[in-house]
Amino acid sequence: MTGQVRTVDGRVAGRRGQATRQKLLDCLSEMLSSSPYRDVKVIDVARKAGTSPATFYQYFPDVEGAVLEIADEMAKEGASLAQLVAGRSWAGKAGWATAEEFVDGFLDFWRHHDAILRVVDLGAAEGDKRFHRLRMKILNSVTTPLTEAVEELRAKGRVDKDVNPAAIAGSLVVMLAAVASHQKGFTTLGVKQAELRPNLALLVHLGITGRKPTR
Amino acid sequence: MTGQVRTVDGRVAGRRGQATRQKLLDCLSEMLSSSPYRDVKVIDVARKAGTSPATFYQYFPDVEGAVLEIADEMAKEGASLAQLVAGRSWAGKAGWATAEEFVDGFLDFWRHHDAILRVVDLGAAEGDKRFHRLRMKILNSVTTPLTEAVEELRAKGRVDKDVNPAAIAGSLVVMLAAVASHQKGFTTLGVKQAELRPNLALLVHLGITGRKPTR
DNA sequence: TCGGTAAGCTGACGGCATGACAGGACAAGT
DNA sequence: ACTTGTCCTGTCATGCCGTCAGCTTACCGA
Repeated sequence: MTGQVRTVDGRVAGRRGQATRQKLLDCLSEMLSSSPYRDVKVIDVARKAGTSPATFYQYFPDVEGAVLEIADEMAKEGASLAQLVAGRSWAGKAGWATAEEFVDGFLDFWRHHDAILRVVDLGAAEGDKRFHRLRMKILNSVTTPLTEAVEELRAKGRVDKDVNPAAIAGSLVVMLAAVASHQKGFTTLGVKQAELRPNLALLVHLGITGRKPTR
Repeated sequence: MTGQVRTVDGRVAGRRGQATRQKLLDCLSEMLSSSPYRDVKVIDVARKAGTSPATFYQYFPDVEGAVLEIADEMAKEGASLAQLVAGRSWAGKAGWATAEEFVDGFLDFWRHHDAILRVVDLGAAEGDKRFHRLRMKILNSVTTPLTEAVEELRAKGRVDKDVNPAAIAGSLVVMLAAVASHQKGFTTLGVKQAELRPNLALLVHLGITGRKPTR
Protein backbone atom coordinates (compact mmCIF):
# COMPACT_ATOMS: atom_id res chain seq x y z
CA MET A 1 0.00 0.00 0.00
CA THR A 2 0.92 3.65 0.41
CA GLY A 3 2.35 3.15 3.89
CA GLN A 4 5.75 2.10 2.52
CA VAL A 5 8.38 4.70 3.30
CA ARG A 6 10.79 4.87 0.39
CA THR A 7 14.13 6.47 -0.25
CA VAL A 8 14.71 8.77 -3.19
CA ASP A 9 16.31 5.97 -5.19
CA GLY A 10 13.38 3.65 -4.62
CA ARG A 11 14.57 1.39 -1.81
CA VAL A 12 12.24 0.51 1.03
CA ALA A 13 13.36 2.06 4.29
CA GLY A 14 13.82 -0.32 7.21
CA ARG A 15 13.57 0.40 10.90
CA ARG A 16 16.94 2.09 11.20
CA GLY A 17 16.40 4.08 8.05
CA GLN A 18 13.06 5.36 9.23
CA ALA A 19 14.66 6.42 12.49
CA THR A 20 17.31 8.58 10.80
CA ARG A 21 14.70 9.90 8.42
CA GLN A 22 12.55 10.95 11.35
CA LYS A 23 15.53 12.44 13.12
CA LEU A 24 16.28 14.55 10.05
CA LEU A 25 12.68 15.75 10.00
CA ASP A 26 12.81 16.64 13.69
CA CYS A 27 16.05 18.55 13.28
CA LEU A 28 14.69 20.39 10.26
CA SER A 29 11.60 21.28 12.23
CA GLU A 30 13.78 22.68 14.97
CA MET A 31 15.90 24.67 12.56
CA LEU A 32 12.82 26.22 11.01
CA SER A 33 11.88 27.55 14.43
CA SER A 34 15.26 29.03 15.13
CA SER A 35 16.45 30.47 11.84
CA PRO A 36 14.98 32.10 8.74
CA TYR A 37 13.64 29.69 6.13
CA ARG A 38 15.94 31.17 3.53
CA ASP A 39 18.99 30.29 5.62
CA VAL A 40 18.12 26.70 6.43
CA LYS A 41 20.80 24.59 4.72
CA VAL A 42 20.86 20.86 4.23
CA ILE A 43 24.32 20.64 5.69
CA ASP A 44 23.20 22.23 8.95
CA VAL A 45 20.23 19.90 9.30
CA ALA A 46 22.46 16.91 8.63
CA ARG A 47 25.08 18.05 11.11
CA LYS A 48 22.44 18.61 13.77
CA ALA A 49 21.15 15.09 13.17
CA GLY A 50 24.65 13.71 13.49
CA THR A 51 24.81 12.53 9.91
CA SER A 52 25.96 13.74 6.50
CA PRO A 53 24.28 15.75 3.76
CA ALA A 54 24.36 12.72 1.50
CA THR A 55 22.09 10.90 3.91
CA PHE A 56 19.59 13.73 3.77
CA TYR A 57 19.40 13.49 0.00
CA GLN A 58 18.77 9.80 0.28
CA TYR A 59 15.42 10.44 1.93
CA PHE A 60 14.34 13.81 0.54
CA PRO A 61 14.76 15.44 -2.86
CA ASP A 62 15.50 18.79 -1.19
CA VAL A 63 14.62 20.95 1.80
CA GLU A 64 11.23 21.76 0.33
CA GLY A 65 10.41 18.07 0.02
CA ALA A 66 11.21 17.46 3.66
CA VAL A 67 9.14 20.46 4.69
CA LEU A 68 6.17 19.05 2.81
CA GLU A 69 6.61 15.84 4.74
CA ILE A 70 6.50 17.63 8.09
CA ALA A 71 3.56 19.70 6.99
CA ASP A 72 1.69 16.60 5.94
CA GLU A 73 1.96 15.08 9.37
CA MET A 74 0.76 18.32 10.88
CA ALA A 75 -2.19 18.41 8.50
CA LYS A 76 -3.32 15.03 9.76
CA GLU A 77 -3.11 16.30 13.30
CA GLY A 78 -5.06 19.38 12.27
CA ALA A 79 -8.07 17.30 11.32
CA SER A 80 -9.03 17.28 14.97
CA LEU A 81 -9.66 21.03 14.74
CA ALA A 82 -13.01 20.20 13.19
CA GLN A 83 -14.26 19.18 16.62
CA LEU A 84 -13.98 22.78 17.75
CA VAL A 85 -16.85 23.76 15.49
CA ALA A 86 -18.75 20.74 14.27
CA GLY A 87 -22.17 20.30 15.84
CA ARG A 88 -21.89 23.24 18.21
CA SER A 89 -24.59 25.72 18.97
CA TRP A 90 -24.25 29.37 18.03
CA ALA A 91 -27.26 30.56 20.01
CA GLY A 92 -27.25 32.46 23.28
CA LYS A 93 -24.60 31.83 25.88
CA ALA A 94 -23.65 28.53 24.28
CA GLY A 95 -22.86 30.48 21.12
CA TRP A 96 -20.44 32.70 22.96
CA ALA A 97 -18.78 29.68 24.49
CA THR A 98 -18.45 28.10 21.05
CA ALA A 99 -16.79 31.23 19.71
CA GLU A 100 -14.39 31.43 22.62
CA GLU A 101 -13.40 27.79 22.52
CA PHE A 102 -12.99 27.89 18.77
CA VAL A 103 -10.68 30.88 18.93
CA ASP A 104 -8.67 29.39 21.76
CA GLY A 105 -8.28 26.01 20.12
CA PHE A 106 -7.39 27.41 16.76
CA LEU A 107 -4.84 29.91 18.07
CA ASP A 108 -3.20 27.26 20.20
CA PHE A 109 -2.84 24.91 17.27
CA TRP A 110 -1.51 27.59 14.99
CA ARG A 111 1.02 28.88 17.48
CA HIS A 112 2.16 25.41 18.34
CA HIS A 113 3.05 24.79 14.70
CA ASP A 114 3.91 28.35 13.77
CA ALA A 115 7.31 27.64 12.26
CA ILE A 116 6.13 25.08 9.76
CA LEU A 117 2.89 26.92 9.05
CA ARG A 118 4.88 30.01 8.12
CA VAL A 119 6.61 28.05 5.42
CA VAL A 120 3.39 26.45 4.23
CA ASP A 121 1.78 29.87 4.03
CA LEU A 122 4.70 31.23 2.06
CA GLY A 123 4.70 28.32 -0.34
CA ALA A 124 0.97 28.62 -0.88
CA ALA A 125 1.19 32.39 -1.41
CA GLU A 126 3.97 31.86 -3.93
CA GLY A 127 1.63 29.63 -5.91
CA ASP A 128 3.06 26.21 -5.15
CA LYS A 129 0.20 23.78 -5.58
CA ARG A 130 1.45 21.20 -3.11
CA PHE A 131 1.66 23.78 -0.32
CA HIS A 132 -1.63 25.24 -1.35
CA ARG A 133 -3.33 21.86 -1.13
CA LEU A 134 -1.89 21.27 2.32
CA ARG A 135 -2.95 24.68 3.54
CA MET A 136 -6.48 24.16 2.28
CA LYS A 137 -6.59 20.74 3.90
CA ILE A 138 -5.82 22.25 7.29
CA LEU A 139 -8.05 25.27 6.92
CA ASN A 140 -10.90 23.25 5.47
CA SER A 141 -11.15 21.06 8.53
CA VAL A 142 -12.36 24.23 10.23
CA THR A 143 -13.83 26.23 7.38
CA THR A 144 -16.18 23.49 6.22
CA PRO A 145 -18.09 23.02 9.48
CA LEU A 146 -18.04 26.78 10.02
CA THR A 147 -19.58 27.30 6.60
CA GLU A 148 -22.26 24.78 7.44
CA ALA A 149 -23.06 26.67 10.62
CA VAL A 150 -23.61 29.88 8.66
CA GLU A 151 -25.69 28.05 6.07
CA GLU A 152 -27.88 26.64 8.79
CA LEU A 153 -28.46 30.04 10.34
CA ARG A 154 -29.18 31.46 6.93
CA ALA A 155 -31.74 28.76 6.23
CA LYS A 156 -33.52 29.76 9.43
CA GLY A 157 -33.58 33.31 8.15
CA ARG A 158 -31.38 34.57 10.95
CA VAL A 159 -28.71 35.71 8.57
CA ASP A 160 -29.18 37.83 5.45
CA LYS A 161 -29.60 36.04 2.16
CA ASP A 162 -26.84 37.93 0.42
CA VAL A 163 -24.03 36.68 2.60
CA ASN A 164 -21.83 33.97 1.18
CA PRO A 165 -21.26 31.46 3.99
CA ALA A 166 -17.99 30.15 2.55
CA ALA A 167 -16.59 33.66 2.10
CA ILE A 168 -17.46 34.61 5.67
CA ALA A 169 -16.14 31.41 7.19
CA GLY A 170 -12.98 31.47 5.09
CA SER A 171 -12.26 35.09 5.94
CA LEU A 172 -12.69 34.54 9.66
CA VAL A 173 -10.42 31.52 9.59
CA VAL A 174 -7.61 33.26 7.74
CA MET A 175 -8.00 36.14 10.16
CA LEU A 176 -7.31 33.84 13.07
CA ALA A 177 -4.40 32.26 11.25
CA ALA A 178 -2.87 35.63 10.46
CA VAL A 179 -3.36 36.94 13.99
CA ALA A 180 -1.69 33.83 15.39
CA SER A 181 1.28 34.25 13.06
CA HIS A 182 1.74 37.89 13.93
CA GLN A 183 0.90 37.98 17.60
CA LYS A 184 3.88 40.25 18.07
CA GLY A 185 2.16 42.86 15.93
CA PHE A 186 -0.53 43.24 18.55
CA THR A 187 1.74 43.73 21.51
CA THR A 188 3.25 46.53 19.45
CA LEU A 189 -0.24 48.02 19.20
CA GLY A 190 -0.49 47.80 22.96
CA VAL A 191 -2.93 44.89 22.91
CA LYS A 192 -2.20 42.16 25.41
CA GLN A 193 -2.61 38.46 24.78
CA ALA A 194 -5.45 38.10 27.23
CA GLU A 195 -7.37 40.97 25.63
CA LEU A 196 -6.94 39.69 22.13
CA ARG A 197 -8.79 36.42 22.43
CA PRO A 198 -12.20 37.71 23.57
CA ASN A 199 -12.10 40.37 20.89
CA LEU A 200 -11.41 37.74 18.25
CA ALA A 201 -14.23 35.65 19.65
CA LEU A 202 -16.47 38.68 19.34
CA LEU A 203 -15.54 39.15 15.69
CA VAL A 204 -16.12 35.48 14.98
CA HIS A 205 -19.50 35.52 16.69
CA LEU A 206 -20.51 38.69 14.86
CA GLY A 207 -19.41 37.21 11.56
CA ILE A 208 -21.14 33.88 11.96
CA THR A 209 -24.41 35.00 13.52
CA GLY A 210 -24.55 38.66 12.53
CA ARG A 211 -25.35 39.51 16.14
CA LYS A 212 -23.57 40.49 19.31
CA PRO A 213 -23.11 37.61 21.71
CA THR A 214 -24.96 37.29 24.99
CA ARG A 215 -22.32 36.57 27.57
CA MET B 1 20.95 65.20 5.16
CA THR B 2 19.81 61.63 5.11
CA GLY B 3 18.97 61.78 1.42
CA GLN B 4 22.50 60.79 0.42
CA VAL B 5 22.49 57.37 -1.20
CA ARG B 6 25.65 55.56 -0.25
CA THR B 7 27.40 52.40 -1.38
CA VAL B 8 28.34 49.70 1.09
CA ASP B 9 31.92 50.96 1.26
CA GLY B 10 30.83 54.50 2.00
CA ARG B 11 31.05 56.23 -1.36
CA VAL B 12 28.32 58.61 -2.42
CA ALA B 13 26.35 57.28 -5.34
CA GLY B 14 26.13 59.56 -8.36
CA ARG B 15 23.52 59.65 -11.08
CA ARG B 16 24.80 56.60 -12.90
CA GLY B 17 25.26 54.64 -9.71
CA GLN B 18 21.74 55.37 -8.55
CA ALA B 19 20.44 54.19 -11.90
CA THR B 20 22.09 50.77 -11.66
CA ARG B 21 21.08 50.55 -8.05
CA GLN B 22 17.49 51.17 -9.02
CA LYS B 23 17.73 48.71 -11.87
CA LEU B 24 18.94 46.07 -9.45
CA LEU B 25 15.99 46.80 -7.17
CA ASP B 26 13.57 46.58 -10.08
CA CYS B 27 15.00 43.28 -11.24
CA LEU B 28 14.91 41.88 -7.72
CA SER B 29 11.31 42.98 -7.43
CA GLU B 30 10.50 41.16 -10.64
CA MET B 31 12.31 38.01 -9.55
CA LEU B 32 10.38 37.97 -6.28
CA SER B 33 7.17 37.88 -8.29
CA SER B 34 8.27 35.06 -10.51
CA SER B 35 10.22 32.68 -8.32
CA PRO B 36 10.22 31.48 -4.70
CA TYR B 37 12.00 33.77 -2.26
CA ARG B 38 14.26 30.94 -1.24
CA ASP B 39 15.51 30.55 -4.80
CA VAL B 40 16.24 34.19 -5.56
CA LYS B 41 20.01 34.36 -6.07
CA VAL B 42 22.20 37.42 -6.30
CA ILE B 43 23.75 36.17 -9.49
CA ASP B 44 20.37 35.93 -11.21
CA VAL B 45 19.38 39.43 -10.19
CA ALA B 46 22.71 40.76 -11.41
CA ARG B 47 22.46 38.92 -14.71
CA LYS B 48 18.93 40.16 -15.26
CA ALA B 49 20.13 43.71 -14.63
CA GLY B 50 22.95 43.23 -17.12
CA THR B 51 25.64 43.61 -14.50
CA SER B 52 27.80 41.47 -12.23
CA PRO B 53 27.25 40.10 -8.73
CA ALA B 54 30.07 42.27 -7.44
CA THR B 55 28.09 45.33 -8.41
CA PHE B 56 25.12 44.11 -6.41
CA TYR B 57 27.25 43.83 -3.31
CA GLN B 58 28.47 47.35 -3.84
CA TYR B 59 24.98 48.69 -3.16
CA PHE B 60 23.43 46.13 -0.84
CA PRO B 61 24.85 44.00 1.96
CA ASP B 62 22.77 41.02 0.80
CA VAL B 63 19.45 40.08 -0.76
CA GLU B 64 17.63 40.80 2.48
CA GLY B 65 19.05 44.32 2.55
CA ALA B 66 17.80 45.03 -0.93
CA VAL B 67 14.39 43.64 -0.08
CA LEU B 68 14.17 45.99 2.88
CA GLU B 69 14.93 48.84 0.52
CA ILE B 70 12.08 47.91 -1.81
CA ALA B 71 9.75 47.40 1.11
CA ASP B 72 10.64 50.79 2.48
CA GLU B 73 9.60 52.54 -0.71
CA MET B 74 6.37 50.61 -0.69
CA ALA B 75 5.74 51.57 2.93
CA LYS B 76 5.92 55.25 1.97
CA GLU B 77 3.42 54.64 -0.78
CA GLY B 78 1.22 52.80 1.69
CA ALA B 79 0.82 55.90 3.82
CA SER B 80 -1.88 57.01 1.43
CA LEU B 81 -4.02 54.10 2.61
CA ALA B 82 -4.93 56.19 5.63
CA GLN B 83 -7.20 58.26 3.42
CA LEU B 84 -9.43 55.24 2.95
CA VAL B 85 -10.50 55.41 6.57
CA ALA B 86 -9.57 58.73 8.14
CA GLY B 87 -12.48 61.06 8.75
CA ARG B 88 -15.10 58.81 7.17
CA SER B 89 -18.54 58.16 8.52
CA TRP B 90 -19.57 54.72 9.72
CA ALA B 91 -23.26 55.52 10.04
CA GLY B 92 -26.08 54.45 7.73
CA LYS B 93 -25.51 54.14 4.02
CA ALA B 94 -22.34 56.20 4.22
CA GLY B 95 -20.98 53.62 6.65
CA TRP B 96 -21.54 50.83 4.16
CA ALA B 97 -19.81 52.85 1.45
CA THR B 98 -16.87 53.46 3.77
CA ALA B 99 -16.54 49.75 4.43
CA GLU B 100 -16.73 48.88 0.75
CA GLU B 101 -14.22 51.47 -0.35
CA PHE B 102 -11.87 50.57 2.45
CA VAL B 103 -11.92 46.89 1.51
CA ASP B 104 -11.47 47.65 -2.17
CA GLY B 105 -8.60 50.07 -1.65
CA PHE B 106 -6.80 47.86 0.79
CA LEU B 107 -7.10 44.70 -1.27
CA ASP B 108 -5.93 46.49 -4.39
CA PHE B 109 -2.88 47.84 -2.64
CA TRP B 110 -2.00 44.50 -1.11
CA ARG B 111 -2.40 42.58 -4.33
CA HIS B 112 -0.44 45.13 -6.28
CA HIS B 113 2.52 44.61 -3.95
CA ASP B 114 1.88 41.00 -3.09
CA ALA B 115 5.33 39.66 -3.92
CA ILE B 116 7.23 42.02 -1.68
CA LEU B 117 4.59 41.92 1.04
CA ARG B 118 4.91 38.14 1.18
CA VAL B 119 8.55 38.52 2.05
CA VAL B 120 7.90 41.27 4.57
CA ASP B 121 5.26 39.10 6.23
CA LEU B 122 7.65 36.18 6.38
CA GLY B 123 10.45 38.27 7.83
CA ALA B 124 8.14 39.76 10.43
CA ALA B 125 6.73 36.35 11.37
CA GLU B 126 10.25 35.01 11.74
CA GLY B 127 10.94 37.71 14.28
CA ASP B 128 13.13 40.08 12.27
CA LYS B 129 12.71 43.48 13.86
CA ARG B 130 13.36 45.49 10.69
CA PHE B 131 10.66 43.63 8.76
CA HIS B 132 8.36 43.83 11.72
CA ARG B 133 8.77 47.62 11.92
CA LEU B 134 8.05 47.97 8.22
CA ARG B 135 4.99 45.78 8.43
CA MET B 136 3.64 47.76 11.35
CA LYS B 137 4.31 51.00 9.54
CA ILE B 138 2.16 49.91 6.63
CA LEU B 139 -0.58 48.36 8.71
CA ASN B 140 -0.64 51.25 11.16
CA SER B 141 -1.47 53.75 8.46
CA VAL B 142 -4.79 51.94 8.33
CA THR B 143 -5.11 50.47 11.80
CA THR B 144 -4.65 53.76 13.60
CA PRO B 145 -7.53 55.67 11.99
CA LEU B 146 -9.66 52.53 12.19
CA THR B 147 -8.97 52.26 15.90
CA GLU B 148 -9.99 55.89 16.31
CA ALA B 149 -13.25 55.18 14.53
CA VAL B 150 -14.06 52.39 16.96
CA GLU B 151 -13.06 54.54 19.93
CA GLU B 152 -15.35 57.29 18.76
CA LEU B 153 -18.28 54.93 18.41
CA ARG B 154 -17.52 53.49 21.81
CA ALA B 155 -17.47 56.93 23.38
CA LYS B 156 -20.96 57.50 21.98
CA GLY B 157 -22.04 54.29 23.65
CA ARG B 158 -22.80 52.61 20.34
CA VAL B 159 -20.23 49.91 20.93
CA ASP B 160 -19.81 47.80 24.05
CA LYS B 161 -17.34 48.98 26.65
CA ASP B 162 -15.47 45.72 26.80
CA VAL B 163 -14.25 45.76 23.24
CA ASN B 164 -10.66 46.77 22.68
CA PRO B 165 -10.63 49.10 19.66
CA ALA B 166 -7.03 48.35 18.75
CA ALA B 167 -7.59 44.60 18.89
CA ILE B 168 -10.66 44.82 16.68
CA ALA B 169 -9.07 47.16 14.15
CA GLY B 170 -5.83 45.20 14.06
CA SER B 171 -7.61 41.89 13.58
CA LEU B 172 -9.75 43.21 10.73
CA VAL B 173 -6.73 44.65 8.99
CA VAL B 174 -4.68 41.46 9.17
CA MET B 175 -7.73 39.60 7.94
CA LEU B 176 -7.80 41.73 4.82
CA ALA B 177 -4.08 41.33 4.35
CA ALA B 178 -4.28 37.56 4.69
CA VAL B 179 -7.24 37.29 2.35
CA ALA B 180 -5.42 39.36 -0.25
CA SER B 181 -2.34 37.14 0.01
CA HIS B 182 -4.33 33.96 -0.35
CA GLN B 183 -7.01 34.92 -2.81
CA LYS B 184 -6.47 31.58 -4.51
CA GLY B 185 -7.65 29.85 -1.37
CA PHE B 186 -11.10 31.29 -1.88
CA THR B 187 -11.53 30.27 -5.46
CA THR B 188 -10.74 26.77 -4.19
CA LEU B 189 -13.64 27.17 -1.76
CA GLY B 190 -15.84 28.13 -4.67
CA VAL B 191 -15.98 31.79 -3.73
CA LYS B 192 -15.59 34.19 -6.62
CA GLN B 193 -13.67 37.45 -6.50
CA ALA B 194 -16.77 39.57 -6.90
CA GLU B 195 -18.54 37.79 -4.04
CA LEU B 196 -15.62 38.06 -1.69
CA ARG B 197 -15.40 41.83 -1.44
CA PRO B 198 -18.92 42.60 -0.19
CA ASN B 199 -18.62 39.83 2.36
CA LEU B 200 -15.38 41.28 3.64
CA ALA B 201 -17.00 44.71 3.77
CA LEU B 202 -19.80 43.16 5.82
CA LEU B 203 -17.34 41.68 8.30
CA VAL B 204 -15.52 44.99 8.58
CA HIS B 205 -18.73 46.90 9.13
CA LEU B 206 -19.90 44.40 11.73
CA GLY B 207 -16.56 44.54 13.49
CA ILE B 208 -16.30 48.31 13.59
CA THR B 209 -19.88 49.24 14.39
CA GLY B 210 -21.21 46.02 15.90
CA ARG B 211 -24.24 46.28 13.59
CA LYS B 212 -25.33 45.10 10.21
CA PRO B 213 -24.99 47.74 7.51
CA THR B 214 -27.92 49.48 5.86
CA ARG B 215 -27.29 49.25 2.14
C1' DT C 1 43.45 70.48 -23.37
C1' DC C 2 45.06 68.06 -19.68
C1' DG C 3 45.69 65.66 -15.60
C1' DG C 4 43.56 64.52 -11.01
C1' DT C 5 40.11 62.47 -8.39
C1' DA C 6 36.34 59.88 -7.23
C1' DA C 7 32.61 56.94 -9.01
C1' DG C 8 31.49 52.76 -11.25
C1' DC C 9 32.25 48.16 -12.77
C1' DT C 10 34.24 43.51 -13.25
C1' DG C 11 37.44 39.31 -13.31
C1' DA C 12 39.06 36.27 -10.35
C1' DC C 13 39.42 33.75 -6.16
C1' DG C 14 38.79 31.05 -1.73
C1' DG C 15 35.04 29.13 0.65
C1' DC C 16 30.95 26.67 1.11
C1' DA C 17 26.43 24.25 -0.25
C1' DT C 18 24.52 21.20 -3.58
C1' DG C 19 23.47 16.86 -5.44
C1' DA C 20 25.20 12.44 -7.35
C1' DC C 21 27.74 8.13 -7.02
C1' DA C 22 30.26 4.16 -5.65
C1' DG C 23 31.71 1.61 -2.16
C1' DG C 24 32.10 0.31 2.67
C1' DA C 25 29.67 -0.80 7.23
C1' DC C 26 26.08 -3.13 9.30
C1' DA C 27 22.19 -6.30 10.55
C1' DA C 28 19.73 -10.60 9.76
C1' DG C 29 18.92 -14.89 7.99
C1' DT C 30 21.06 -19.42 6.43
C1' DA D 1 31.28 -17.76 7.70
C1' DC D 2 28.54 -16.30 3.75
C1' DT D 3 24.96 -13.83 1.42
C1' DT D 4 21.72 -10.26 0.84
C1' DG D 5 19.80 -6.06 1.16
C1' DT D 6 19.69 -1.87 3.99
C1' DC D 7 22.14 2.09 5.51
C1' DC D 8 25.65 5.54 5.67
C1' DT D 9 29.54 8.38 4.11
C1' DG D 10 33.83 9.99 1.39
C1' DT D 11 34.46 12.20 -2.52
C1' DC D 12 33.78 14.88 -6.50
C1' DA D 13 32.01 18.19 -10.09
C1' DT D 14 29.31 22.09 -10.16
C1' DG D 15 27.67 26.48 -8.97
C1' DC D 16 26.71 30.39 -5.83
C1' DC D 17 28.59 33.56 -2.24
C1' DG D 18 30.99 37.53 -0.88
C1' DT D 19 35.42 40.13 -1.33
C1' DC D 20 39.37 42.39 -3.42
C1' DA D 21 42.44 44.61 -6.48
C1' DG D 22 42.45 46.87 -10.41
C1' DC D 23 40.57 48.71 -14.57
C1' DT D 24 37.40 52.08 -16.94
C1' DT D 25 34.50 56.06 -16.97
C1' DA D 26 32.80 60.64 -15.73
C1' DC D 27 33.42 65.00 -13.76
C1' DC D 28 36.04 69.20 -12.69
C1' DG D 29 39.35 72.72 -11.99
C1' DA D 30 43.51 74.71 -13.91
